[in-house]
Amino acid sequence: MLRTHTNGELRAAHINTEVTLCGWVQKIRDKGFMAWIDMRDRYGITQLIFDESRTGAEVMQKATKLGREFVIQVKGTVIERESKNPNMPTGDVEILVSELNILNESLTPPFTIEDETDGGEDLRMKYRYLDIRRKPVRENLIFRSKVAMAVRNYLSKEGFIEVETPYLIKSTPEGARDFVVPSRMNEGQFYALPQSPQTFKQLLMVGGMDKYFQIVKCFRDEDLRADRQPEFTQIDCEMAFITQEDILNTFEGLIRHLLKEINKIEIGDFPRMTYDEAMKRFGNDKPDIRFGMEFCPLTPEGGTFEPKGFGVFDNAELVVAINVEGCAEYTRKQIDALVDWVKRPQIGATGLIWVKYNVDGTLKSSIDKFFGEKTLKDWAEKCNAKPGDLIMIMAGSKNKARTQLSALRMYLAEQLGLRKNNEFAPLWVVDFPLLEWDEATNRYHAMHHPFTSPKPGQLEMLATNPGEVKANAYDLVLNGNEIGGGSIRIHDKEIQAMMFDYLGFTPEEAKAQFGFLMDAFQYGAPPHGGIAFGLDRLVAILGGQETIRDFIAFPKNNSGRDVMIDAPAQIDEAQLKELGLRVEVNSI
RNA sequence: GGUCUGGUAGUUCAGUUGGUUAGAAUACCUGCCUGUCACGCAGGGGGUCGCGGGUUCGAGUCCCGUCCAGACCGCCA
Repeated sequence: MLRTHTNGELRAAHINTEVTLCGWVQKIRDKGFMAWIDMRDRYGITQLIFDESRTGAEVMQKATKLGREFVIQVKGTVIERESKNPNMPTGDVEILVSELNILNESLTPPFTIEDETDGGEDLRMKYRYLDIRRKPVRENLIFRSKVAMAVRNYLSKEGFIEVETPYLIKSTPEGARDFVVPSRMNEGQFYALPQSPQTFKQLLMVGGMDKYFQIVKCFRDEDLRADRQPEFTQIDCEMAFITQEDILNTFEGLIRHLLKEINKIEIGDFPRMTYDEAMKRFGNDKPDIRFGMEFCPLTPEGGTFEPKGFGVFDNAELVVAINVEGCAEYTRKQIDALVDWVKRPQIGATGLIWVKYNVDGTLKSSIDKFFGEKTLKDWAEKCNAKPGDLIMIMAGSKNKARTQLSALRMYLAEQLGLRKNNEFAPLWVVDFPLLEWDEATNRYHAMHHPFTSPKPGQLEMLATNPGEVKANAYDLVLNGNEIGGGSIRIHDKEIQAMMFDYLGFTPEEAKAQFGFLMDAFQYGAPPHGGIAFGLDRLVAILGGQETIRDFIAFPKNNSGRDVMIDAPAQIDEAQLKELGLRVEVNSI
């Protein structure tokens, strides 16, 4: 070993101990007669002291040649600091250095490697190995490791077996775009990287594995976001001989275990809400329930608005409001800013109606011309508004009004500081629709995936009213983020074939793409179901942060590039030839 | 595929209506400094203003194109 201790462990109790330490030079404070060096490793920072009167000339000389990020080994004595630093764990002691070895030199790093770096995102990604030396990034990776370990501990204790499934599989047109990998030995043919191990985990159930999990990379060739990477990690789980209730209980237990182990928070039974209820109350299938501002429909039940000459309301399928508590004193400027916000193309609202319930009990709205005080009062009551509150109203088609008001609700909550990152509000959303109409292809798509089982007794409705069929599908929502989703699967060949038929597959297509699964169903497939959690996002939320990138050691940028290794890249002619490929670049 | 924002010193940024030699902080280098820990003080070096074109007597600044980065919409079974 090149060291006897780490840079995070020496305390007053170690005074007078002879130690050997290794680490990186973080900072040199040279006073001429005396110099201090902050030496860093994964465990912390220890201060070294070089002193004219106590340090040999040769070592003193060598110390002055050090630069940032040099890797050094020092031997010396732990001594008590003359002036202590209460802000650091090792602040009571320092090392009086008797021997200094430079293990490696370093160029001046392109950004300062300190907790508060001066480096921009771009630069940090290019030199990610330097960024990882910084405490905030390092702590995030350690945090992720802790979460993954807690997941394994819990599932293992519950009797789950971790099984690895292949990464080189077959492309299917359903769902996200696949990353494809050409096969050299099978010229002209391609593997695809899995979007999830879905079919394999079902086959493991047929194989009798009973309780399976895997912390596994998944791949989707779609555009990125701040919280979306082309390769990401799932906690993928499946169980046989269970009901939906068993799955919800088991994995509610997992999240409760994580909150307890990692965040030291005890949470009782998770609330449950149907998809329909979530849409109605929050306009969203992943509502953040850390705060209120629930939707209040102003449209009479089952009817339309009584025409008052205000076209926006008269023609609306839905008029819906939220009550923003204590915001009646918002200025015209503040409200206009909100109106502009919802009018941005990303939200796409044509406008936003507001009603101020003033502290003195009077009501003032942007549509006073059309609606009298009595109507406004009636709305205020419907919204449970008190004097001092502000009511925001969106009107239009049911879907649009809900989506737009939901976006506003989240935006306002953010502005008002209601989305506290140390509060955790998990929620099960259940009874998702089985199918979803897709405008682009003009047909129904599986909302979850085509292996999802319809609710018992709703199979027949597929023929008559497919959009209304509910599935045994569920999402676990945490603080407004979908952190996991799953379903009870189909385990009957005939039903699975029927599903493919409804989804527009010909029997030949179904057989070509998923024949192996339906074949397997003929040999005693047990009833089964499962769930998958997005580990990256889960870790970020538990860690109280927005972006998942800092919980991934080597993330991709916005365009799916790894700027450090500069991937993807072209391959040479010989490789292409070997693969039987020819590249035509379409651009320009 | 689309909308928006940005690109100026190693780094983070400022740069007015188009006008003299493009600035600050920090980092880096040199010297000084008897307990520093955001050390301090003095001095110094450091610029293809992303790239290409245009307008103009004159462009970091205006226009067009393009590349890169970020946020979002579409997309993400």
